[in-house]
Amino acid sequence: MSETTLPPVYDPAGVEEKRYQFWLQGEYFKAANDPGRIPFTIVIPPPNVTGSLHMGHALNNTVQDILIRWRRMQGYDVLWLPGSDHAGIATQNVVEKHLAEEGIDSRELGREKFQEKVWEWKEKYHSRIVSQLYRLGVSCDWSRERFTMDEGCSRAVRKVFVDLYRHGLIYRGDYMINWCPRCHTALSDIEVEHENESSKITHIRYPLADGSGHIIVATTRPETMLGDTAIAVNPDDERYRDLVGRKVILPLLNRELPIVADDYVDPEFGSGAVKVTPGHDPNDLAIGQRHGLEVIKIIDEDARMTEAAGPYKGLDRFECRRLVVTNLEKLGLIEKIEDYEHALGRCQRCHTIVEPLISRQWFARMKPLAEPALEAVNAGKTVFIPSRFKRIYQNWVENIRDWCISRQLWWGHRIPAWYCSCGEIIVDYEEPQRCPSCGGSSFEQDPDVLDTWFSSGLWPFSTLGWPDRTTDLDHFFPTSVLVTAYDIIFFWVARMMFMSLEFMKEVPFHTVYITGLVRDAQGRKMSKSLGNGIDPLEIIEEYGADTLRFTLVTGQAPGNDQRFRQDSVEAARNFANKIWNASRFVLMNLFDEGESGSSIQLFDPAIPPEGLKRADRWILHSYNKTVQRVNELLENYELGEAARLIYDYLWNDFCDWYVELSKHYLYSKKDDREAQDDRKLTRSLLVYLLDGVMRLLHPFMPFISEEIWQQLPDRREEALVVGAWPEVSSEIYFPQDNEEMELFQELVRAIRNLRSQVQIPPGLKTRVIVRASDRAAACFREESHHINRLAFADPLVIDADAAKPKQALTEIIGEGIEVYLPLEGIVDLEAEKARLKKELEQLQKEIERTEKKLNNPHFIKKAPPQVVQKEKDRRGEQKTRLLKLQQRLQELS
RNA sequence: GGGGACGUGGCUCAGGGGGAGAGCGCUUGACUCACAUUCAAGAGGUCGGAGGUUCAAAUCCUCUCGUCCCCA
Repeated sequence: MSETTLPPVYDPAGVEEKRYQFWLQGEYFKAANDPGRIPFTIVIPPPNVTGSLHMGHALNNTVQDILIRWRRMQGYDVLWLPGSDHAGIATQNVVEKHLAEEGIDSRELGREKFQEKVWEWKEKYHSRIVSQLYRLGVSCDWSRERFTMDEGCSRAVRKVFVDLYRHGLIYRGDYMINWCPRCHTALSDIEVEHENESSKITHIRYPLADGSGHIIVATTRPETMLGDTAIAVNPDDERYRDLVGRKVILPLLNRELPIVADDYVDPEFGSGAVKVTPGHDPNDLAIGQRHGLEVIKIIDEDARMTEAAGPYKGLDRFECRRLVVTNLEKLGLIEKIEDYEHALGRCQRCHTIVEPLISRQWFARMKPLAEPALEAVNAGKTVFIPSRFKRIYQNWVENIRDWCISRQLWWGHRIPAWYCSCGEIIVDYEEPQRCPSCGGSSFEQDPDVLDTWFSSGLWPFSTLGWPDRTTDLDHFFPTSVLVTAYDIIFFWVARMMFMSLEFMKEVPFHTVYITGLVRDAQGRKMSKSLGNGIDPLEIIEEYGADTLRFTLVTGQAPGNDQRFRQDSVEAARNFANKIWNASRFVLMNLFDEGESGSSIQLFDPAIPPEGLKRADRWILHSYNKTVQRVNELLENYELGEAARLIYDYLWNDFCDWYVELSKHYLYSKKDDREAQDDRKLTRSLLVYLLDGVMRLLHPFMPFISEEIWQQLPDRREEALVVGAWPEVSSEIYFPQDNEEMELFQELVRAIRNLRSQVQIPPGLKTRVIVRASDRAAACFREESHHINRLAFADPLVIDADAAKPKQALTEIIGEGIEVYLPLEGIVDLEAEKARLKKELEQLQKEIERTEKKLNNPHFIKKAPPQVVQKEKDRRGEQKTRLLKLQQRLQELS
């Protein structure tokens, strides 16, 4: 045994920082852009520069890094392009809040100064995010890092805006939009979150103008009555047929309103009559347009009542609501007020109740952009994983409405539109010199900026250099995979599809891998307000990045949410420690006293050497199978399954069995030629297997695998990160040995089981008798030294005709092999009989089932022959076992 | 109103047309020279319920109950 410097407990902190620097210095993450190699490209979903990474980012980036590292090792020309997003509203909000804490009012600061503050913020948080990504171990090409507001991306944004405008796909006009009175900006439809909330519904009487009665309408927003311009009823509603065309008096303001008939009105709902406020409700606006109704704006951008609200002018909308209800009550016009639950729109960023109002904004026309995006997915040019998200995407794209893209913010891409004093609007890439209409040169640029998602939509190609035709764009676009969570399909995935198909004439990515959300241990969404978020950095500091990565990737199935639990983290930590110690074992046992690295013979699976033992062939076979399955799983994006498989192979097959078996040779006291050869071969295999499994593990747990791999002797590559990915070798395919080893394992387990039933202390050797057929007996004899070691069976009698002791515990294993643990005087014969009887009963039930199947002529006729054969084999084995069990029971009585 | 997901041992979850898997927890024994962040042995489930398709259903289909999500 040789000295080793590895401590017995893995310490990630000492390894991770060092290894990441090593990778950076080696420039292993840098994309080659080699036209001769197949590219594999991922552009990172750019984290917002608002704050720090959360568990969702950790999962998202772990998944990407696994794919990237795997493909890199496979020899693809890999590019993982990192970057961050300016996140318009979110960042502006955070910085405003931050400034407010320092007593600074952003509005007073002014646009220029405020922007400087945001850039400062951006620098600070950007570097924080990057350092967090380093900690996670992501292998991005940092030399190509981008930011949505850098010079190139900004140029791309202007180009897209201008070109879409010139194609008539962007227009400006007065339409009803969602307005956040707190953020003071327009929002797109999807930036409004609808949640059911308990509220009140107020039934109000509107007197008929001729004094002949009244009509009742129900509303959740009584204050909007001040902007009513009609009452609407369903044209088929008998109750109101006579009233259509007549007038009511609007209470409080005493305006006359017409009663109109419109199909939109549901006669079943409420009284069957609705008040129509075209200025503050999209559905009412549609009714208003059909009937030529006036639009009155009664609520302004601060959510205060306007001049049009008469005496209510200047009140906040909710104060106004209370006052309106009070005043109506005084007039006796409230029919009733009931509890009511309905969906309320709130600003995604600040949760303020959104106010629908008509405003002059810029819009992108969606239908012409959406159609190709739908076709591309229908045609399978972009595939969703899991596939059910295809439907979700289609459903949304099919029902899409025009997109309000202007925001009344200071942080973002300024809209490239200039207004001449003559009234001309000039939309151009750069500030115009001269007005084409009046020849003047005095312009005001539109003060608004674009929706953040406008620039995000260009991300897959703007980051590669577009609108310039760069070699990166040529080589790496379209990208291979996009990894993102399902909550962002509409915001981002769909828009990238639109933009890419319009400007690149290609899909932006071939595959969209959808992850679920990382929730807390109780299954709740992690959120700031709940305070239940877990900081990935804390987990990394306590347990290491590899542990966090393994926890996240094994905890997820594509598209499904996962709970983040301490248990799982500890299990992953234990696995890392297991890997560490298995490696320690190998490294500590590589050399005899005074030997050095050169004495290790490298194992080449293409030419398996002489002298391989059954166990060697078995572990090689198992390794080979693992490689094959892992490759299949990764190809199918089943990352969690692949990780679990590596875990099982490494822990169960390699550690629990092969390492234990190898000790026989490594610790052998003998030192003759044969023992030396065995030792050498075992060592070369241990190194080969450890090398192989470190390669498989690398995408999942890059730090520990690189660290261990670097300590292996005779490495042929300079780093595991750029090492070759394992391939299946047909030369180490040993199904026969695999079967025999399984039988061997069954025997060892059976002996251990018998021992533990009578609590024989481990280490105490006992006599064991095995009655087995010639073939099995031969196999067991060859492995007897292992059986002896692993099951403390000594002496071990293996014979087809061995005498059956009466005073013994019995186990019947596969192929009718009888295992006896003779224990003169200790065995409770009655208890042993009872145990065997129970086993017999179970076996009889199983036989019944097998028989039933085999006696079914349909089964014989229709089931595939190998299934029928399998069933027949099963019956054969069961019958043999039955016979042996019955015999044994008879002997005992 | 439309769409979707989930329901598998005590807990958390994989899997998925031919005899149910893991981790944790539990029981028993062991500080054995890589690892007690370990090792060995074990208990524990008619895979939500009802129909159907099939030679064969936990797996596919329909209905149903329960939990959750998205869209309107």
